[in-house]
Amino acid sequence: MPELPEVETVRRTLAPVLGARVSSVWWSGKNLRLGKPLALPALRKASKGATFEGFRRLGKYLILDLQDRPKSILVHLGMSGRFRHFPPDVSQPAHTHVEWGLEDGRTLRFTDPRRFGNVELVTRGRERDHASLAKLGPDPIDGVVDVAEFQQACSRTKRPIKVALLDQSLVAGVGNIYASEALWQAHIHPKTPACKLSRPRCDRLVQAVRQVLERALMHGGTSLKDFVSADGHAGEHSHYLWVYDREDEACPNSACSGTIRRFVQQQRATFYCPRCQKY
DNA sequence: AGACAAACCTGTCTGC
DNA sequence: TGCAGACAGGTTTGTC
Repeated sequence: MPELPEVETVRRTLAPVLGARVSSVWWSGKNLRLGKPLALPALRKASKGATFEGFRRLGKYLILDLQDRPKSILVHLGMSGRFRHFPPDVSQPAHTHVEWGLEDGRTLRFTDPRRFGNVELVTRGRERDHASLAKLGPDPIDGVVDVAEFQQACSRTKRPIKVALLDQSLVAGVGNIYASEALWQAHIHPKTPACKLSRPRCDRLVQAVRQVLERALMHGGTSLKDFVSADGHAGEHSHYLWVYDREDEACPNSACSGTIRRFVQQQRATFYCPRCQKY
């Protein structure tokens, strides 16, 4: 579900709990990602009595820093995860798995029906020691994606560019929706082997990735079903998607009379225009 | 290296 | 109305 724009939207809308102090930590007892239990005692030790000092994002991962504490909280929303703050006395939504009670009565909750998401601890300042964070490529919104490096990375793999984009090492934060969107904007066929991309096309793709993500962020992210920001608002970007979930519709490129097609790559749906996206 | 499938889960939609 | 089956924004792991 949540790709970079959605996670960044959550990060930004967490601002009202900056400086709030944690008074309690609760866990549903249900396993999260890959059936692993939450290390509740460690999470309690890390966060109880501490105040939230800052919220960061690395790719699709959210990092919650606590003042004067060596451990930070690492959150991934998986497909259906939500991370929200609530005013006092709002009862727990279904599928809440982790809840931080704040001293002022508010709560911070991680809710996830499918439990593909995760909450764990990372050592502050050594986040990149975490295997999942170590392999993340440059961030197209926070950082700069160097086109020469991007092309170099592409040249090392024959995988189709759509598949390569989903691997978080090329660039961080692109998921299934925005991979299709960016390739459409760059006029690149999703099956093009990554190693065949010329420098100008890499240039176009890097730009398209950044623009697609920024545009989605501007709309508060895409809500197909589950996604809401940390203050509970759905994103508006689904109304602005060009190709994702638009099979059989006309290509939105006004200079093209093609029809959007859908096929499956790596068990994921890909949408593209066979007329204006070339190998 | 990469294609492919399965695993972790529940909710929702479709077709019969 | 009910039920079975397909499918969903992500990541990891294993096989061939």
